This record gives sequence, C-alpha cells and structure tokens, in this order.
Amino acid sequence: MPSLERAGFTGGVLPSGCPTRVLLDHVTSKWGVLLLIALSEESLRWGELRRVVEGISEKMLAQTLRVLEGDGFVLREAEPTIPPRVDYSLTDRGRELADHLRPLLEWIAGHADEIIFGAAQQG
Amino acid sequence: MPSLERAGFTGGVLPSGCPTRVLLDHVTSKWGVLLLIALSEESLRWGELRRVVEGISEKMLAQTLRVLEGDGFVLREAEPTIPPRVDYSLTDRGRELADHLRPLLEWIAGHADEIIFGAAQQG
DNA sequence: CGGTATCCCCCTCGATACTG
DNA sequence: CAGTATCGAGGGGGATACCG
Repeated sequence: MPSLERAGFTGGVLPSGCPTRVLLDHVTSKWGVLLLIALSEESLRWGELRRVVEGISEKMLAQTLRVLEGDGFVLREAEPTIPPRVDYSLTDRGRELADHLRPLLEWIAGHADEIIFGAAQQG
Repeated sequence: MPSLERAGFTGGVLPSGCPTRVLLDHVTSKWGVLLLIALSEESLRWGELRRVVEGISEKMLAQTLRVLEGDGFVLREAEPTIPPRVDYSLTDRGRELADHLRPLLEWIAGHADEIIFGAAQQG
C-alpha cells in the first residue's frame, strides 16, 4: 500500500521525471480527464467521443487515446467491417482511475461558477 | 448539489469554455496539482515551495501560485520584514479541493511503476 | 529572501487535406 | 467511419538578469 510518503513526497515531493509524475501528466493532460470521464459512463465509438468531448480535434483525440491505451486505461476494440467500427471503453484499471477522477470533477463542477464568477474568497 | 449531469455532462459533456473546464485547466495545469498537494501538508514559504516541488522554475511558481490564489485556493501572507517572509497556505476551499486530489495522487503513485514499467494490461 | 522583467525556444495543439 | 500526415501559429515554460 504505497503512500505519497513512500513515493518520496514528504520533504522532497515526487522527483521530477519519476513514473508518478509521468503518469500524472498523462492523466491531467488537456484532454485526458475529459476522455476518461466520458468513457466512465459508457463505452463509446470514435465519432461519439468526438461529439461528446466538445472541442477536441481529431489529432488530439487520437493522440490522447493512444497514451491512455498505452497506460492500460483504455481498451480499443475494432471490428474489421466496412465501414469500420471501433469501440473505446475503460479497462478495470481505467475504471479505478475514473472512480477517483469523478468526485474531483464533480466538486469542480459544483463550485466552478462561484469560483470563476465570484470573488476569490479568503479562508 | 450540482452533479456532472447538471453541469451538462451526459450526452454533451462539459461545453468547451465553460467555467468547469477553465477551472479544470487551472487545477490540472502542469504544476497545479503538485503545488496544491505540497501545501495540503503544511503551509510553506516561497523558497521551500521551490525546493519541495522539484523542477519548477521561479516563473511558473509565481504564475501558478497567482492563478491558484485568484481561484481562492491559496492564501498568500507576506510579512513586511527585511528580509521579507511570505507564507503560502491553502484556504478552506483549497483544502476541500486537495482532499479530492490526494486520493487520486495516491492511487497514481501506488500504480505508477507497474503502469509505466510493466506491460499495458487488458481489462 | 522573494520576487519581476525579458528573451526566446520548442512543443503542443488546431486546421486542413488526404486515405483505407 | 475511423483515422493519418503535414504545416504553422501560439503560448507554455525555461534561462537569465535584475529589483526591493
């Protein structure tokens, strides 16, 4: 059961270039969180992902999906039909990750308006 | 209690440019998560932050802190002494956010090695 | 100590065009 | 439908120098 302490956090934080930082960059990349969350609800096809994750370009969709697939978060299943059909879904590992992402995103979504439009409050 | 659904997630995802996406970009910026986590343990001075968050440049430290301060996550307290002393800490809001970030980072730290060095596993 | 100002490179990302 | 290839702009971000 590794903790942030074991990972070298206390009194030195995660070393730059360590696996945890690399992975953090993958997950928190511009489109990573959005794709993971989108797929956490249901498996989606390429075209559906493009529409659901509004604003993503084909290039970034392909690129981000490949990274997420390489990390074992996303499963790509292609039907060799014509026209082709490709489904993207989360692996067990990806679902575990998404389970941590979802509360975060829900909190952010729930406070976004007051934070962005309201004044920064002291605390 | 806003949910992702209320925020426009289902069948359309968070609209590009919406407050939630803006905030998500702030939090998941290259150094955002690391700074938030670092400050979640204890309040730190400028110089300590530089050392603790290994690899961050002064420019990005200043820039990211200002964004986080603007969102009301980070509190900056300067003592008008010579030499100056400035402490950075989390606001209540920042602590709430960090409480969601920490489990995520712990999960990532706990799986980073097997994911980065091991083979991508199916699921 | 705790910053700001400036320069500039590089790399991300979007737009466009093309393919099986 | 599901991508890949290529190009070019923009800005993220590092290095350096300087200031109160």
